[in-house]
Amino acid sequence: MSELQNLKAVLQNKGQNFTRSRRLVFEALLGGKPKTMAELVAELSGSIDRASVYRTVEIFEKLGIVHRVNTGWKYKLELSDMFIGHHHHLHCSKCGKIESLPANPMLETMIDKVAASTDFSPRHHQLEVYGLCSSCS
Amino acid sequence: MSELQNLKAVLQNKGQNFTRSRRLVFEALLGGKPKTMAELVAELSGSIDRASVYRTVEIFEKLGIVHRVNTGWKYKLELSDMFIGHHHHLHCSKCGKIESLPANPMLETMIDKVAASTDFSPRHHQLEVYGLCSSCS
DNA sequence: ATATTTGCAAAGGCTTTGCAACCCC
DNA sequence: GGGGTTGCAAAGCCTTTGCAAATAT
Repeated sequence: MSELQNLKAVLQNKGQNFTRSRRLVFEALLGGKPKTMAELVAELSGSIDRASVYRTVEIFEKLGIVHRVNTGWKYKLELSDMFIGHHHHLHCSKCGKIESLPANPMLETMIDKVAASTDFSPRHHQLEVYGLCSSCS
Repeated sequence: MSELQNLKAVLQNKGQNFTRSRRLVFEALLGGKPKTMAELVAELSGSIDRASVYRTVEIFEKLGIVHRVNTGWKYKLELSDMFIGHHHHLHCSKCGKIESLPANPMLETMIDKVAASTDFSPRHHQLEVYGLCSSCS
């Protein structure tokens, strides 16, 4: 099933329409690195109004289609696990580059275990590693 | 050594003055849960100007005295490991409450190991777990 | 005494909102 | 056709900045 079909299914499942704007925002995030809101707005300017990008991202977050990656100061947007698989991030503190850190099954298990040992009911988690990339170190 | 002495030492070590405002911002963060910038500004209004709170937090972040906790949408401020020890957070997706998840040595080791298996030079990390707290689940 | 820090006020950015026009089902 | 969605423009926040007065060493 293509990602677009998947998006359409998720939207319709939740009673949301599959519109042109939503398709474009989704495509802008597909297959790329996490993007800031400003980047997204810039990339789509001419096609979609700034306000609609915000509104679309908001809906995508509520539906779990997109999530925010904490970059320390700001945040970036990225498609959720459903579309690009669970993973973590490596942030270069010098040049700001973000790389993917593929999820390690043992690590995931241990995070789940530690989280489950509390009186919380854990649902998901985010691990961000900060350091220097190979070019900067 | 009291926390204030520790703060003073860190500041002077980096050539920064130990001022009344900085002491007050530090005290506002001491022994509490992570706070938003707005909470901090409100709590200190009357004593310190909004702009100075921002400037103080900025310096504290550069010196590693304070760091930001990603709460999904916004961020909160918290004293760094140096003052309150390394730990992670449990976020309740319903009521927004944040609880501490004490660092588990095995988990820390594994995170370090996974991070070190890349071409990054990891320095520190942040793990945020989202779910429902005992009152909300 | 001198360099740093602070308050004030204003500017700058980013995000949200109201409403009429438009689009999707 | 009718409810949901979008563009536009304006309002609302949050954060940063310039500069003179106050403060720390």
